[in-house]
Amino acid sequence: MNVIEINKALSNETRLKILNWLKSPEENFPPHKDLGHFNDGVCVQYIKEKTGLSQSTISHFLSLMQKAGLITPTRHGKWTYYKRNEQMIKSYLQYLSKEL
Amino acid sequence: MNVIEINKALSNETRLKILNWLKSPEENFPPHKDLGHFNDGVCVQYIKEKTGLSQSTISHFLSLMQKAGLITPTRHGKWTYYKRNEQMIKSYLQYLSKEL
DNA sequence: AAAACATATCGATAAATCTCGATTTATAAA
DNA sequence: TTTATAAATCGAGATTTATCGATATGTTTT
Repeated sequence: MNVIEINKALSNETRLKILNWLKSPEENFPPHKDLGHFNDGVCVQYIKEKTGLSQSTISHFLSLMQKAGLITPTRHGKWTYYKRNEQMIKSYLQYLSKEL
Repeated sequence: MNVIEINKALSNETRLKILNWLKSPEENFPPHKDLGHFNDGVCVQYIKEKTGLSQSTISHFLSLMQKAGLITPTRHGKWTYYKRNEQMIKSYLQYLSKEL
């Protein structure tokens, strides 16, 4: 776990929002047409639409968050779904509580 | 409390270290010649020496951390002492634990 | 009042981040 | 096998951050 990398990932309004939206996808995104669930998270397209930023920017943001370990991608056909990595988030919070 | 501002302040190795050193000044810094205690924290000079960075950079870093609310300055004569703002740090951790 | 010292601010350059549109890659549909 | 769609990567300009030396400000000592 790289705390600085995580803090950087969390130093942006949009990325914080994305992480928050992913806590309850059913409340924040329309249902996926192919899958009937959010088990693997939400596709890039929906996240892009909700933020209003460009596809490349969102892809980049998700990549940053993934490298920091905050989210995990799963590929289903041509879609990539991203979901929160609760284990990493928990470890991060525990670390901060101790070390900060 | 501005979470993004705080996260930015915590996105740098040196600044994280400073915040950590300030948890136990007696273990990390020499005693102040004028005061016999660390009640108001540590002077800029000592922090500068411990990091090896320039005076202006350290002053700038401390200013960033202060604006984020993480530390508090106290002036004693020509020295400025900085100490942790435990209340803000606690609020920040509580916020993260809930909202992240 | 002048000199010395600690800190803050200014100005500048290099590096990193933000954001976009264009292109490429991977997969699915026709 | 061509076409369409989703996502990733590339290249670039604008903005922000890192870092320094020089200068300014405030305080103390001489």
